[in-house]
Amino acid sequence: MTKKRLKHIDRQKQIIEIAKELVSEGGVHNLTIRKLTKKAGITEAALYRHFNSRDDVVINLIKEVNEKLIETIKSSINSDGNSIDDLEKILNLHYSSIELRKGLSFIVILQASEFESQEIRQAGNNLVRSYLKIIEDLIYLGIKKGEIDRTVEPESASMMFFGIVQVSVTRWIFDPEHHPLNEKSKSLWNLFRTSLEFMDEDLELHRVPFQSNTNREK
Amino acid sequence: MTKKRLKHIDRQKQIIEIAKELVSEGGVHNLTIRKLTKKAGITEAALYRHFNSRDDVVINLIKEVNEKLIETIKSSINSDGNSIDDLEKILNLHYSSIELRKGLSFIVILQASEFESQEIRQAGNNLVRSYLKIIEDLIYLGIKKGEIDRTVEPESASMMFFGIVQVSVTRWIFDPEHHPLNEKSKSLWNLFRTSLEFMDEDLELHRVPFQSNTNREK
Amino acid sequence: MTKKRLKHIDRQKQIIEIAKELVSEGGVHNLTIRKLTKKAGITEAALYRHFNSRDDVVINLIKEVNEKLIETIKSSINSDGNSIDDLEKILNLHYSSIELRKGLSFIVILQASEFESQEIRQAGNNLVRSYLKIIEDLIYLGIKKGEIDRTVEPESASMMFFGIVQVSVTRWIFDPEHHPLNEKSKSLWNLFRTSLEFMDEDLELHRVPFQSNTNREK
Amino acid sequence: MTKKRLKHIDRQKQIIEIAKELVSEGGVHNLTIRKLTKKAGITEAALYRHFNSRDDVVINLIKEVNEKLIETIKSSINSDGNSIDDLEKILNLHYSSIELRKGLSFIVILQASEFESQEIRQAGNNLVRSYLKIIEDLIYLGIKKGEIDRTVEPESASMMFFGIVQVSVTRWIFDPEHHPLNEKSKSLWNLFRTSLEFMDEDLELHRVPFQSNTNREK
DNA sequence: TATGAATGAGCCTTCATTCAT
DNA sequence: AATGAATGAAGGCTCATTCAT
Repeated sequence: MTKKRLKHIDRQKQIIEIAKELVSEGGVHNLTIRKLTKKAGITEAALYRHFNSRDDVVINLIKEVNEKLIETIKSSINSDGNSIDDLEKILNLHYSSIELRKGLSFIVILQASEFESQEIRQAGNNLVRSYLKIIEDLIYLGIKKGEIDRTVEPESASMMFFGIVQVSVTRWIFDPEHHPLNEKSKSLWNLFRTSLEFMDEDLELHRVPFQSNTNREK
Repeated sequence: MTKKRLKHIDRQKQIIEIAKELVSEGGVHNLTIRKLTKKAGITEAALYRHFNSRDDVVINLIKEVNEKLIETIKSSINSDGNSIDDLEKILNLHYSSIELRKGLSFIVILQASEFESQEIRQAGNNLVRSYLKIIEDLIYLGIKKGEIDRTVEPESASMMFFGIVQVSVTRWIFDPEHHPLNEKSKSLWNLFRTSLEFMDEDLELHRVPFQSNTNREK
Repeated sequence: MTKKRLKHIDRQKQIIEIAKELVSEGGVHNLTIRKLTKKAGITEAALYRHFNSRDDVVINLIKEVNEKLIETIKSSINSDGNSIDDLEKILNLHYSSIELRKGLSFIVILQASEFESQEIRQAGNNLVRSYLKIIEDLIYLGIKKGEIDRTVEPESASMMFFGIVQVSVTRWIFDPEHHPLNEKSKSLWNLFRTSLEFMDEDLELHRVPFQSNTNREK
Repeated sequence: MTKKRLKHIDRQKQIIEIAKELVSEGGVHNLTIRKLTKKAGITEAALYRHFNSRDDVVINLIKEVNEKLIETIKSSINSDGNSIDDLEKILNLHYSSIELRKGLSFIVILQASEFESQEIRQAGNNLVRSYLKIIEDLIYLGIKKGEIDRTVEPESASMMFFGIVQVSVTRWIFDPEHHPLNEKSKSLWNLFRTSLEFMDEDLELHRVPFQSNTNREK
């Protein structure tokens, strides 16, 4: 019961962590100063030593989610492997039970921020863009390596990938029984994969890169 | 100056209509009794003659959006035409400047309801499901008519379609410059279309990877 | 102990009355919603049914003080009497023990508003101006009637009159022993009176109007 | 980047200087510890090494204003010159664009302190009294030197002088267009000057109305 | 000596809802 | 069918001040 006296940076981290929980539990407007400080074991006034305003907390939360997301994704990418396999890895990462159980998908935080202040939406926009950029780069690389059909436009494909994540999370939010990690989601992924791989023209040229795929050629 | 004395049913409709505007403007938590009744020209207390609670308003709003959506979609489907063309029509309908400018995309209302009460989420779930059902049926029909590849799973494809709508609206919300009706969105549609159409020509070449799929080849 | 359910207009009056007391007691920043509503026996939320904001209360307070002031002054002016006597009456009215004991001199409320919002200062400005206007008109009339020297500029004289009131109140506020109604204040008034009456040139012309003065010409 | 480590006495001076600015900008309740220390570049806690409390700052501020005021006035008085000219000099000093533009008229600080603690009001009272004393002495001297009518009571005249300053500042605060240094203010001064000078010439003519006055004519 | 962290009381305002009329 | 007055809880935020380090 002793009041912990944390250092600025640690308190900030703690607050962001609690903020994440609150948003996960009930959206951005469940993130109130009262609840936040109560959970953190400090007074409301103390919060303002570490953040300028509630908006400041939200913005930093989004930034943190952004950083963690990028970091996690990048570390899970195998630059020597197949880019389509990497995409699948990323998708599974979003669907990982740990993340989803906590409800802290970046999608959740993103959607919850839609109607907040201009500054918060700006942070949200950055999150969307940096995420799309990573996926886009990966697809571009896949095309270069001949793993993805060269008629595929990376920007469209990355948006579709984002859409897959988003729709999965949305379904799951409105119906918790509909967990993304079941078979149906697998076939959603297969549909996407197909749209990347297959394209009929210049078949001769594409055949070779496909050799790297598993379970093919006999 | 005379206060219009509307009939119960008309007042309800009027209130739902205003509720739609408010949610479009600033999400579900912009829907307050105060604003609602002020816009409707009635007292706050009067609202409770027509709805049991604020939640009741939101639920009825979602239901109404649901009905209107289904209705609009169904009336725009040409049962004699190509099912893929129908899907494109539906997509353009979502992107129509009228709808988007008002921000009343069903996606907006849906996402805005994610963290409301259980009952509201139930209504949201119904909206998601009935929408997916329509798209699913359309795809199923397309397969039957041979317009869509028979290896496509209607459930996955409908979710992907939903995802396309959702990601487009999300991007647009966070960056209003990124309007869904520009070229990039077109190519998003083309990517999806490809994943539906292609597959069956050159069957001999493509068959192998799909061996893992169920219910095929015989 | 029964909760009184007052009508809008009565509640407004009551609130303004309490606001007056609070400002008198401790300046404008003693006027808090908490104290106001506690004294009025209503909840803080209830206050907002009758006024839009705290500023709204202050502005209406100043307006009310303004009206009452003008009204009181006008009713104490004897249009048939000597204008200088009228001015003295007005001064004594400001100094009346009833007003001062309560500390609700308009000067007090005025000074207390100096550093509030632009809108409040606007109301304060109106108060200053309407007060000066009355005094000015009275002096102008006095000149017309030959009771005040015609070289006197009404605008300057009215400001000086205001200054007399203000300095008296200020002294009294900082030192309650220095009540305006003692001999020294009388001689302050005489000094002012002198500056209005006496002017040496054209004595022949001024002598006649002075006949109306008491204790003169034998 | 190195924090300046001022000596106790210098830090105090600096703080009082900043306090003056803050009060000028927005009255006494714009003088907060936060703003004060931020401007001074020290922590809030550090302030309490130099002053016991916020009130202590305010009291010392008033004292400082007092000292500076007396000092400035005294240095601008020409003991060989005409005392009425000296008064005019003092008035113009108060109206000097530098002082007014900064809003640091002693009147402003005085009025802003009206509703503070007893101790602060005490300091305010001292300020009022020492100011009045100076003016009073000057007028007394003027009478002795025959420059001011001997029927003028120094105490009343000094209060009226104070009133002139006060009303000018008040008008200017509520309406910044009404700057004290325009023609109208000049005529305010002339009115005051008249009330000091005139009276003794044409004594024979004026004597009658003054019969009612005490201690005259012998 | 000086800081960084925290406090507790208070600020104005908005919320959904109730109830007597 | 509707009003007008009121409620209690909660919202974000600022204040002067204290105290362990």
